[in-house]
Amino acid sequence: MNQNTITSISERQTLSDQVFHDLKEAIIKGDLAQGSKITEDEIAKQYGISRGPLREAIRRLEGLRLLVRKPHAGTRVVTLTHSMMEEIYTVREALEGMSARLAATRMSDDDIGELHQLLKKHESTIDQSQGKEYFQREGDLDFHFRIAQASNNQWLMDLLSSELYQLLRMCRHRSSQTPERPLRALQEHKQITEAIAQRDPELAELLMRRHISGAWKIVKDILDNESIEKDTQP
Amino acid sequence: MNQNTITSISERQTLSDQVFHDLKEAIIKGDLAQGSKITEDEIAKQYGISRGPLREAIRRLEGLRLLVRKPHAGTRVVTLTHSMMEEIYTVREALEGMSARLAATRMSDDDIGELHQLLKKHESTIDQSQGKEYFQREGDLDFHFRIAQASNNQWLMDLLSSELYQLLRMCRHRSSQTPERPLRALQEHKQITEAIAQRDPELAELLMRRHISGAWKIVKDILDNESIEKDTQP
DNA sequence: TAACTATAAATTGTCAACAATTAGCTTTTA
DNA sequence: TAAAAGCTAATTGTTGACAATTTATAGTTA
Repeated sequence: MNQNTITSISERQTLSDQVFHDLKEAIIKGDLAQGSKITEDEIAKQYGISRGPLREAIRRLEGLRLLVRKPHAGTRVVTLTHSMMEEIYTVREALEGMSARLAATRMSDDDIGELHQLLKKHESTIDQSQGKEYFQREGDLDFHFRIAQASNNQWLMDLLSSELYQLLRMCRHRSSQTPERPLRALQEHKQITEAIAQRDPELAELLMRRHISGAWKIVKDILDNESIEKDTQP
Repeated sequence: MNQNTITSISERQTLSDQVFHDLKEAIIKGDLAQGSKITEDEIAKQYGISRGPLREAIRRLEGLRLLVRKPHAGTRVVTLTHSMMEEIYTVREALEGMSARLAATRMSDDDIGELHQLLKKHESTIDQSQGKEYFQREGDLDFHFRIAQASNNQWLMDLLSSELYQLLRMCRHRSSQTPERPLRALQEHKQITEAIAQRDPELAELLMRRHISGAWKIVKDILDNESIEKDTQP
């Protein structure tokens, strides 16, 4: 977690920008645990900067809902509760549904071609790395990111990629823990891509929404089981 | 809705919070013109504070997309372009559609009763104050705000009330400029309320989305006409 | 022992001075 | 005249010290 990890390229426009990006990654990767306190002095020393720029970064992360601040009391890393995850998936369903709808009209033929190629790559990845959940997760987000881009709506893209997706990445519980899931997801991705290729906005939106609400049901089950384990084990 | 009501009393938790709320109102009300530059020294003196807390407030407003910053160059009030408004209405359609869908299931009977009362009040307001667009606008937002609340989804509420609605309030162009519009809108509000009262999520979402995309078409026409006037007149 | 108060320590909030960068202006040169 | 280079002024970025508030601790009392 030292400042010398992969932080490196951190566009060094300003210290505030740097520490903003670095902290963001640290939170998403879990280097800063959920619910843990952000002690300004401590973090500032860690990054070798003063508290001024750090506080500005904190305020921006607060805006992204990655940090929660209580005036005078302190700032903590957000805790992803069960109900919060449900809320996020609900918002995501609405936004990505719209995203897919727009993509069906606006995505270029070339980009649709690339989408097909991406799916092929995913297919072979699933065959090989049965257990490597990480790549599957990133691949999944990659697919969704491209559709968000194709919506050609800056707001949609921003909300999804710089807010919701980050929070999803924070949630370590992979929906791919069940071995059938990746294949199922791939099938659904194919269907969505097909609807876009056929320029059918209604269908694209319908399938995307079904895809996401389905994903939530899986995640929800996993979370439920975990909380039961936690209640009975310790 | 706490932070958006009577900001005047600026909850004086911290200076940063105060100036955040005050600046937000100033931007929304147009006291700070769109595209105008935020000179830190100037604003700081104006509020009688130092630049530290001000800069924190600026970063938060940046997160709300009310300010746009260029490193080392300065910060400006966002300019609501035609295409940006279209993007906002698109996002709004997705989020409010979902909001209405959830409200149909989750809104309490009491709250539905209050919603009916609100509509009655609007009806009488329309009869009386034919021209007073301001109240009609606020009444419209009030209706939408209540449905967002009924969704019982903190994320939806936040995104809508503390981001999108603020930007809509910045857009001075009232869709009620055409005299038929307020009545039409009221009718649509009644239909949506009815769908919620009948606990019909599908219909509630459908009607809400239609309502918002219809509103955008009106606004769009107004904006188009204005830009034509601007091109030919000066 | 439990609860309450008061004090001390730790942490956040604020400030004013200083450093770094950019934008605009003047001057120089082809 | 036009373009380029260098300088000046204005603005943003950063810092460390100081003030205000909260939390933890210890001591007192019922």
